[in-house]
Amino acid sequence: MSLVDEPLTTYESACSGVTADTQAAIRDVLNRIGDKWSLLVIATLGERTLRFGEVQAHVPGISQRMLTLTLRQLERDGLVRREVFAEVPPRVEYALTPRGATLITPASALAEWAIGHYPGILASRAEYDARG
Amino acid sequence: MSLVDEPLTTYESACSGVTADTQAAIRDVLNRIGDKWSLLVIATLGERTLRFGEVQAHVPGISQRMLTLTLRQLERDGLVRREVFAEVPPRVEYALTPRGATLITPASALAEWAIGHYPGILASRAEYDARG
DNA sequence: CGGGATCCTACTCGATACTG
DNA sequence: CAGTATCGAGTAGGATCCCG
Repeated sequence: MSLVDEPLTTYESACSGVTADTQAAIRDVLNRIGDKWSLLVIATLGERTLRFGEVQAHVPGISQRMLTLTLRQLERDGLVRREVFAEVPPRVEYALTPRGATLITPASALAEWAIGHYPGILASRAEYDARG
Repeated sequence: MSLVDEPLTTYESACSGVTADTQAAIRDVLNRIGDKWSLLVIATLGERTLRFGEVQAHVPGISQRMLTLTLRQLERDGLVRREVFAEVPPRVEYALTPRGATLITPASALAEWAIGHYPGILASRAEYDARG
């Protein structure tokens, strides 16, 4: 699987033809889950259904505004389901949709990579900065 | 593997203790490869070593400035190796480091997810927007 | 050819205050 | 409780020009 659109040579072009649609899909999805909060919210809801305030409590540092915006985007993309209960005080529950749940696996793979390679990355940065 | 720091209950706390370091690692890495160009550059270099101009040719739309910045960041994190040849005209080659190569697998997994689920996501968006 | 230096725009995100 | 509205700072990214 190639993530890039343009082939390296005309020969390889015949083998790795990836359309512009593919590029758009990757970039679009990466823009969504690559933001500051989406992945953390998805991971939190991956454990179980939660109310708005509970999500906020388990994603340290997120503001009310950003949580609202993030949840709305995820709902719009069909990754999160929002259920409103007509009660007083109001109760709103958020859960991962089946599609949202399928994101957990590749996201966790990336997270594990990040955790595993982070010490080395920090070391590389220190060395790079030390050289000027 | 949990991506979140805060446990859902005190009981689960004992099981899923994830430190703040873990959060930092995930967010730091995601900030780097979640930007507009890094992943595309990595994918491009994943096929073979390339000169600066070649990378730019195979990542459609990237400006000279952004390619330079992106490559510098990746080099700083030890994901890309930069080799300068003392020639006229100057030649600079970029290649993935072993660490950078290990990123291909989880990144491709995420890319495949994006490609596979993108039609459904677009459909969800259309439906969401149609409802107002 | 492979950058560096500047300027500028757009957008993300946070803080705060208010509401049904 | 679960939002919405508004404002403002910071920053990612694009355009352009210049240099060894």
